[in-house]
Amino acid sequence: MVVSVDAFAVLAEPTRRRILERLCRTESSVGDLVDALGMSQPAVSKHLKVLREAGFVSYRTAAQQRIYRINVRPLQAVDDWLTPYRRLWTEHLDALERHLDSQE
Amino acid sequence: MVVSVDAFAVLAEPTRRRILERLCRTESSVGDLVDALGMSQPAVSKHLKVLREAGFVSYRTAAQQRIYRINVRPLQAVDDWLTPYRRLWTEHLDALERHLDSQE
DNA sequence: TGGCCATATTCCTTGACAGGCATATGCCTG
DNA sequence: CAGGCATATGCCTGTCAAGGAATATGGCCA
Repeated sequence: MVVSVDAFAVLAEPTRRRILERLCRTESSVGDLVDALGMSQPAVSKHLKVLREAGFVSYRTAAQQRIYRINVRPLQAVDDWLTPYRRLWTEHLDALERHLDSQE
Repeated sequence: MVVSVDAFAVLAEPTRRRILERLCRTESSVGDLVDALGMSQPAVSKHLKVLREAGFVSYRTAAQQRIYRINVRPLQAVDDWLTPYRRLWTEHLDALERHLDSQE
């Protein structure tokens, strides 16, 4: 799993996010995704390759099919990236709560 | 504030993330950012424009300077986007905890 | 093994975007 | 109001990624 690929660049592609949204709910073969996305099979395979190399998905083989599933690691990385920013709104919220408390 | 611009596409650019990381800690003028990033002033201004139009930053005017500050809304949107995925690891964690509990 | 099915890869074209340089705009001060 | 400082915009070029069509790979079954 190549980790050097930038998670945000991978997520910048709407189609790839749609793939993740689907795989979040259920595993899917490539054909399933092609049907769900209404896109050509090569296009889907190429997006899956990008997702794979960034660690977002992996697959198991079932006969001639490849069943793709989602991986959490890169998504956790995004979650971690948000950490320093979250205080921006939680602190604002705290300040607001204090303000409201002082009003009653 | 144009909200149609895709937050992930904006964050896909490493330089823009660096700008946000800095603005998370402190407001900065364009000149401050140019110094901090070691990049040409036009390049920085262009990134700021993208960030502005996506709602990530706004500015106030101080004499000839524009003091940029971070906005939380688009970051909250990313945080929200993660919501359905977070259960993937929290549930795994819960399952692990249950397993460990059953072992003792 | 030959042919078929599911998926991957290659080639090609097109469009978007980043950065540098030059230049325009806007605002302040003497 | 002239000159200068801070920032924005336009133009140009190189890079890169997405999608389509054609084709290659690899596993399954008769």
